[in-house]
Amino acid sequence: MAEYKKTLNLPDTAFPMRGDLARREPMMLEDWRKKDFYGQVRRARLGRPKFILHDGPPYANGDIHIGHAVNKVLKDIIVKSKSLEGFDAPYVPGWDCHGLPIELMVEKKHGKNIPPRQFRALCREFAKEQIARQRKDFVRLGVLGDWEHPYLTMDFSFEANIIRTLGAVLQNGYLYQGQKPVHWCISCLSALAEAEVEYEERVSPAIDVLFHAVDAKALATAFNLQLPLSDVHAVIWTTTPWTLPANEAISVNSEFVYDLIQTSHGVLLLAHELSGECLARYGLEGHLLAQARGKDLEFLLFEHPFSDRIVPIILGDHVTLEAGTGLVHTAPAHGLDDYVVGSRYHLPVDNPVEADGHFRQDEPLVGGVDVFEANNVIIERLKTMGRLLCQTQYKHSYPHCWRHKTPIIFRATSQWFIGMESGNLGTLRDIARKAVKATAFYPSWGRARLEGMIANRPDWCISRQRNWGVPIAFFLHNETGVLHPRTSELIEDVAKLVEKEGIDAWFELDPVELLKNDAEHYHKVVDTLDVWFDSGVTHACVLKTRPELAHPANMYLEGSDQHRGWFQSSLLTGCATDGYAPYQSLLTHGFVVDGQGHKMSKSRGNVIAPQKIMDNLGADILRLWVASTDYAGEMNISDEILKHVVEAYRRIRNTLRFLLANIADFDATAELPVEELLEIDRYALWLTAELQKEVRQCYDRYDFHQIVQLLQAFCSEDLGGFYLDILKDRLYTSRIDAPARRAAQQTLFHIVHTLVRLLAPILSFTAEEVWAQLEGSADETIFSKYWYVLPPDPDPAFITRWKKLRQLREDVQKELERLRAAALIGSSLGAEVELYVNGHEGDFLRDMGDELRFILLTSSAVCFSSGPAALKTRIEGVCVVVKPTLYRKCERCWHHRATVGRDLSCPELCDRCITNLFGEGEIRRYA
RNA sequence: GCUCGAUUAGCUCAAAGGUAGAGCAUUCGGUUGAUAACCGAAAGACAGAGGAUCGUUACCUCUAUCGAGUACCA
Repeated sequence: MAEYKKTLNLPDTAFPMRGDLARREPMMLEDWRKKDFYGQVRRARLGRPKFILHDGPPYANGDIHIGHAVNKVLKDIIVKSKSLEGFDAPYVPGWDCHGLPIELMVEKKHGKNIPPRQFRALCREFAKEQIARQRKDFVRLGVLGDWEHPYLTMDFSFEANIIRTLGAVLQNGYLYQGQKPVHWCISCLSALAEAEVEYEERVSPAIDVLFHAVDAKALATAFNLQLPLSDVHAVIWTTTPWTLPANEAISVNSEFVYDLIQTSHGVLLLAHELSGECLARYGLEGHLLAQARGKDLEFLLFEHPFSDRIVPIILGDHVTLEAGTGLVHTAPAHGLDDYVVGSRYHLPVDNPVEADGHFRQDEPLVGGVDVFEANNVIIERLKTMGRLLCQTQYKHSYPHCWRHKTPIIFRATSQWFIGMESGNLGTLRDIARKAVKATAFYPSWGRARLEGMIANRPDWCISRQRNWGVPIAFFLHNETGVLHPRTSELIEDVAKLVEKEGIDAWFELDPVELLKNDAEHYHKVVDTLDVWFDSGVTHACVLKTRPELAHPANMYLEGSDQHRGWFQSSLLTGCATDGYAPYQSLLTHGFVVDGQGHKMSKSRGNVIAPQKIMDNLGADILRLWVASTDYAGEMNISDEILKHVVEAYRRIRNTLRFLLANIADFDATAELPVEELLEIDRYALWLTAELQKEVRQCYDRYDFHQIVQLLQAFCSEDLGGFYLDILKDRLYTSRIDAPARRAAQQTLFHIVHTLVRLLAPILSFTAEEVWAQLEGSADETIFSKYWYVLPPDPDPAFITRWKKLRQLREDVQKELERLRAAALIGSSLGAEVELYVNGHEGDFLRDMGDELRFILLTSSAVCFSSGPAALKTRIEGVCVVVKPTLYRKCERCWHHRATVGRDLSCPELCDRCITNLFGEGEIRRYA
């Protein structure tokens, strides 16, 4: 009995069922590296149209987390799909190397008080180590790129080009030095850019403070009162008592109505709209004495509550009725609004707070005290002076340093800014707005987000008071502070030096070297650049300098946080140097959260490390998860989700294995023309072509999770549940060289070649593994190939017919299941099918004759023109009856046939098997 | 605070103004010639309330939950 199994053409392949990815992927990577797969693709695409996805540099600190993995995998999927599409899509990864976080790490490791030069050397060393670690993990993900030649923002040439680009920004009139309040971190001891600020809830002391009116007469006039009042106080409300020492004015809104209200605490000046609320807060009764418009109060004078200073009322639109008293304490050194309104009135911008957040020693009352400590000191003083009307706790969101997580302050210092409202090419804001309009966004809401940010953002403070950064390499006049007249030449001189020796060249430079006799009148700027400037000019330092790349890039792709970060810094520097954005499209992805949608955090214990996924399940599983998740929103990951991904992977892998195993003996050199294929083969190819069409469209739209769905459905429904299921009989039982079998193999060959390409950008390891099987060697990467070209589609009527056949198959399967439940049959081959065909809808069924049984996977399927009442099928006029077979089972093909036993020399076989074994072999047309 | 967005089976995702689909997971069954595989079947969902509509999960409003963005929050 069992010997007939040996006469079958059973599948055979070295392609293992289980991927064993975690163990084998690293070996494959090593092989790819040796064979220079990246270089192969470059050579294969030489001269093709370019698609440049420009890599945003991750910060060179810490091991990569799942967010990095998502980012790099998405980039890799795009680069690879573009490559298969025929583009030359080089991928040059990069790293962001300067900046405070690395300084902090080095300080932690080596202590403070290291000489600057040595300190910078240590920073460079540290960054190098971090890059090596991160690179290893990125490579492990299967990301194809020029990992041997990444760009580093600390490369000497890069540093030099940063300085040159800064020069271009200056040249175009977008750079200025100014004394104005900026976000200041007292832990960093440095100014911060918008991108380095994050808002967190904080409880601050909120106080209502009295400012005594100085000139009762003027006040009376303003309020149109006959008699001057005594004991009048303007009431301001603030949540930052420590800014009171720098108070220079009280702002009111010119349009609001202000009340004078008699209370037991004297006469209070409050905005009418807020007065009731305020009195309630103070627990006071009052009656209205007079009213005036804000604009009538301008220049009225009041006493500072504890300093020896008289301050005016000024008008400002920033005064609102949302909170407080409608009178706003104004300290130009500690708030941007205050600064703006203050400069209109030429108020001084005296900042009494030092870099470390302590008041200057000579400041009365709070000299040497930390600002947040000073709150209490000031409140006590106000109390003793009777100027504190009310004190509460106020919970609000407050800016914090994104590195230190500590509250930051506004502090006026001399800094360098990129101005939004100036410039030789037009205002930067306008140019940037136009650039955003010209950019494509995936998903589309990115546009509104970036637009909004550009419309509202303040000037960009690009100077930092740090060591590990690219210098703002300017010479300023000692007395006037004006830039050296030959600045643009000098910048080039400096850049040349930096190109040779790195940024140290500037810090160690003796001005005489470049300025000669001028040197005694000029000094070097020692501020460094915001690291966001570094990464923001990669378009100038990378895209424009590497011959294989191009400018502008086709795409920048980063997490959605980079609207505020890299997308914006690149946009602004691009606009300030070239007048347009360095990218044509932006793609953003969301953050990774756990199964419940919670943020990942060590304290919650829900962190999933990419390294762990790769070590346990393999990079292809991680890649498949990335691809199958909609990146537009948050991306959920958990062990359960990964388990499902593994299942999905198995399905795809096994399908590939089955395809490979059945074409093991197929000679592909002479392609069989479509006409020699059977009908079902052509239908299967049509399904494959449809799949390819849809998948390519999805790649084109960057809609990857759809692709995974499509591939999975194809493997399960079209192949596993239909075509392959039916095909087994033909592949196994035909003569090994039968035309019908070769037709099947030719079809499988087409399918596997299509499929392996379609999934290669996602399941790169698996695809290369399949590719090596197909090619017989692993010397060439699949990514040097193009999408597979399939034979032309059959006509629509043909397709319709086969769709109906599939429905019929489903209907019959339901009926089979009924017999099975009644224990009348086991396998479907234990059943016979009778079809009753009325009308013409089912004519084609008659034509198929005996081959119908192969489609239905039953031992026989016969058409009759009329017969007993039977179950309707979804084909008009076609009914079906399924019954158990009465015949013996052929031991070879398992069909139950009347012919089994007729040939006495082979009593266990049917006629079909006999001819397939010893005769001409059967002929098939349909299935 | 303000502005957006989301909410479809256990999970990941679809679709459509008129019987809501798929894959995986689950249960049951078949098969033992893809076998740590394969095939079939079953069961399973429109967050809640109100409204417009002949009718909707789909449009509108509100509520809930989640998320994101943003702020000159004095």
